[in-house]
Amino acid sequence: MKPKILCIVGPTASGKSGLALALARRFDGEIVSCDSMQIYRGMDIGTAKATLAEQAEIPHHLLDLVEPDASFSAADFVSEAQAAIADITARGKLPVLCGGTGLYLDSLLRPTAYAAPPPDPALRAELTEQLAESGPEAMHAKLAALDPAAAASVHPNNTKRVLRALEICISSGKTKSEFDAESVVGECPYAACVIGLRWPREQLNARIDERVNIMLKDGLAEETAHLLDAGYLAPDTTAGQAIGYKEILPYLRGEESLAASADRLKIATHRYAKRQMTWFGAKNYVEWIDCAGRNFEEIVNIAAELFICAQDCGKINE
RNA sequence: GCCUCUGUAGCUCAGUUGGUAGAGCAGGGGACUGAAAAUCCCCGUGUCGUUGGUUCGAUUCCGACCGGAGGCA
Repeated sequence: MKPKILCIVGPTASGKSGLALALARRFDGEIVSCDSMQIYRGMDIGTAKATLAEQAEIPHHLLDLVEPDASFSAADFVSEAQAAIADITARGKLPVLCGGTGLYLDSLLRPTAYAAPPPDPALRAELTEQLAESGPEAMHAKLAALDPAAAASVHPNNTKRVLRALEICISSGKTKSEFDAESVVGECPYAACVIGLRWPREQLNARIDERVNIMLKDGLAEETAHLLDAGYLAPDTTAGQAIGYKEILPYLRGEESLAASADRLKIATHRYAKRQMTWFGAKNYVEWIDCAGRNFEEIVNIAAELFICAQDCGKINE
């Protein structure tokens, strides 16, 4: 019998957190964050982390795991999430996953995805140097020689992926394509019901703008300044790439007005939401709820019904 | 009131020595297998301010008018 989990996904500002909270109350659950930025301590306002009051009412897992200068990978997420789910399930509660990091959820539901070797920092540095010297085309050609299938599926300009594929081939002696082929075989280890929240683009962007304004009022600029003072948010760290902080830096440096930074932040968030919708939209395991024209209570009820129905009809095991 | 500059894509602007136009940003679509809030790919028709004139043909030249900016009074 697979452990049962409920997952709430969707783009940023779609209302995932509130829904997850309501469902956790209704089904005696605990929340497991599925968010690549909320794992960092001290990044609260900008990541729209659950408030302390909310955390006191319903236990939240996978928040504040590491300091903002730490690196954290999808594989790290998988092991942490697996442990949290096992713990919650053992106590007879329902794990309610909630978050917008699609790769993380996908990795969790597809257990053998990490057959490939982990990143090799030394090799990665060496490859990065080669890239700087010989350019993206040369690196892509190099990959084409080692692993034609992988090269064919990555654009030469997407150097991050080209380098990762090279890294796998060189460090393991086996191609990335071979690892990929192995990884699709795995069956999902959970009985998962995945619910997605969907809005018409214009409405979602309006919600994003509104939320950015609230974040600023709540002290996003101050939070950013504190992180900066503490030596965090370097551009080459994952946390330094978080939307909500890197856009505020020019303002803190006195290069532009807060309003100008806020505008760029809103735009960056719109684009992020679009990418999230592209990701989740392509996943056949998501059951969508159209939120437009519905109030919060209706959405909660629809989600609860979807979850109950998924259990009844056994669909949850797919 | 006179003079000069200006009016082209949602925004900022380029351009056509006269053959109905193109960049950046915004926006849209897509990809994604150990950095993912990252990274990458694709997508540009708009009364070229309005209206007359010259011309085979005007967004391009000329006139008037209407916006906008500046200068002189």
